[in-house]
Amino acid sequence: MEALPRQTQFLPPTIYDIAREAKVGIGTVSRVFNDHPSVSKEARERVLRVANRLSYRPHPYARGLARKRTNSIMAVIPFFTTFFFMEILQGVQSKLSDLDCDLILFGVNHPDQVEESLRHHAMRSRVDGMLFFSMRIPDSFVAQLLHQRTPPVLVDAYHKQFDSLAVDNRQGAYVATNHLIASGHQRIGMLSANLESIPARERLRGFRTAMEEADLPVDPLLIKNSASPRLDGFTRESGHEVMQRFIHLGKKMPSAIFVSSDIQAAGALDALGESGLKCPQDISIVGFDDIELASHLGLTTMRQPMYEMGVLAAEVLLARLEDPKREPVHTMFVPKLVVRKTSESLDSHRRAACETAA
Amino acid sequence: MEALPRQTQFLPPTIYDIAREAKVGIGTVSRVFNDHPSVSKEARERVLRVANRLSYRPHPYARGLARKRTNSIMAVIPFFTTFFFMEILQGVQSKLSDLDCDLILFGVNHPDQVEESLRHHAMRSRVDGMLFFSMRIPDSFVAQLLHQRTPPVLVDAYHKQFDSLAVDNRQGAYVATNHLIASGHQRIGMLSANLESIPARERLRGFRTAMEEADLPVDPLLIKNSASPRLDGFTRESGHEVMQRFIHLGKKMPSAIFVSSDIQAAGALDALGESGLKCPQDISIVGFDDIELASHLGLTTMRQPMYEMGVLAAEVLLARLEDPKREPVHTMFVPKLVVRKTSESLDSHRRAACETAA
DNA sequence: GTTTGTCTTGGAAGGGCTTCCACAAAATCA
DNA sequence: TGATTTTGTGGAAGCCCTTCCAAGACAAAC
Repeated sequence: MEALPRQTQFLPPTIYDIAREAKVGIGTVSRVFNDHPSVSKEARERVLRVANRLSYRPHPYARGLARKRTNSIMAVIPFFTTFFFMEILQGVQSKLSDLDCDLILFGVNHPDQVEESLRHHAMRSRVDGMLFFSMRIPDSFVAQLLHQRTPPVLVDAYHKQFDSLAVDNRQGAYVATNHLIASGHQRIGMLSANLESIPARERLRGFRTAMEEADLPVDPLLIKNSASPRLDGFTRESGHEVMQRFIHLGKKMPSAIFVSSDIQAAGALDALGESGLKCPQDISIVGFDDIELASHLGLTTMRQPMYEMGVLAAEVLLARLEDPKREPVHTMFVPKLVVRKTSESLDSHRRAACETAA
Repeated sequence: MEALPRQTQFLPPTIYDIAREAKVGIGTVSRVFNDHPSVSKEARERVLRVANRLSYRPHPYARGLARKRTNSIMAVIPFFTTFFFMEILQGVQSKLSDLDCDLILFGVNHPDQVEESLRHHAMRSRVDGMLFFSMRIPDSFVAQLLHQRTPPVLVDAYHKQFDSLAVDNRQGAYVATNHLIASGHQRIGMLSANLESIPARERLRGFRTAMEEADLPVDPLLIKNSASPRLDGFTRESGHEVMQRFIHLGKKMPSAIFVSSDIQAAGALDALGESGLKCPQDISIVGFDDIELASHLGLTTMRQPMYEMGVLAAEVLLARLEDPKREPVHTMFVPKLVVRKTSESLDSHRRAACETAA
């Protein structure tokens, strides 16, 4: 009979509706939607036609339940920062969406919330895998993460037991410094963040290596770092403050400075402006990160391949899901030099003056 | 007997495991986890104790399937922009997470993908509701959106049939312009984006109203707009180009300009710098949006309450889910003036000069 | 003509939860 | 005390899929 409407409210068709209309069994419908080979051409077409007419789509949750996977992954991201993550996320999402996989966003403002996210989502196959951004994984979670079937991938962080992606800070700093050397600078300083931070230390090491390889002196006076605990000194204020200390050097000021991050470089440029100094006329600056602001400031910097990192992060995670017991994979990206005006080559008389000073 | 381990691989406990261990029925366990009133204190405690010991958590997908709702909402967001959305998302996520609801991110780079997102997710209760960011809903989708049980909320956009949140562009422009007037400016110009864009038009209207109310002349020469189709002229390049046209006015240049967006204002400042003009000494600038760059540039601007918008967006969506047939709710936020150095008050002699010029 | 395969096919049995309904026990009332 | 309500409880049915197994259809091989 089926005379009554199924419901006042519209209800999406189920696999049974399709099977009935197409005069096949539910198994066949399911096979069609899972690209299973053994379905006859006629059956497949009939099913597809009906499914299309009723605009049927498999219910993702029912699927997840039956298949024991969810086709979605979670990104745990510290919200306080912006461009860097946004761009990585873009890469992640683009890859995931190719693979018909959902991206669940979990923003944390406080490390404690990481635990919450784990408990909340991962424990119970709400997601298949997780991406942790710029987050140090507390030891207490390591065991938990290893136990559950929801593998993590660390982005911009490292732990030897988990897949990770990061940028080669040392190499980046090396390239940045060499750029200044190649531009003819000899008295080169470094404005560093808090050396508690591993990236800060690595960048300093890269700087040192480049200087040593070029047989340039590494004057301790020309290496200044922030002691600020806030964001490990990766702030505009700290850049401003440290640059003022460089400015106090007066004539002993370096002719170029490698700054350990763009945001600090922004503060440094502020300080220069306040002192009436011009960049690059009076001093060259190279930053690190290539945040959005960098292009607006015309700041030469080391660009992290964020989008690509996002894509790869998704790929690594999916590969891990395929083969849960393979060895952790650690990938290093090498940042690329982006030359802008804060490091424009010195004109000859300036260079001469510079050499005299050195 | 139950001597064999359930599985080599660890399997999360189910409601049946809890029921068995706690010596109650599955119904009771379910009731405990859904805060159903009629459960005795003893039963509740017993269940909770066992659940805790086995670290049981209800399976979200099974729940979704049985309850016919997913406890997750999807945000469709144009990825090309950054700070604005990031901050709104933060508000959304904070609210959702209070309510134990997931945020699924769907980034689109092209309007066509909106359709994909609809087809893909919404049709089949993968999500309960959707948030569309800064996106004009094509008419062809309206019917579809109205039909399905997955209501949309428009953020930074408007359609009379759907809930929406937006910023009052006209009022914001009005406030911005009044700020310049109150600072003593009389020859005030406006640098506008492409007037095809509704926000651009609204901002122009707000400007006009403020000028008229202050009995200041609205000199057509001092209203210049971009004709660029790209992003409706809301670009740095367009700001640069239009500002050059202002600069060509020479002495007839206004003493202050309200620019219809921060990004254009950034371009405008570039142009000023290239011409050797200083801001605010030579001219005051007020932007609109308060993008991250604004604070770096010291740009006075109108700040959109992004985080708050995000929170409200989530609230509106959840309210709509509660009551699907209530009338659409449209909320207007009024942006707040953020005074920075590009509009610092003129010192007296400068103001005098200005009045002479007018 | 019988036997062995190879394709297809239908549908039962899950997957883990919520929601009912029926019923027992305890509390209230007459 | 018995009759009625209230409270708490167990578990079947259902949510919509996937996956498997048994079996039918047909072709090729004996």
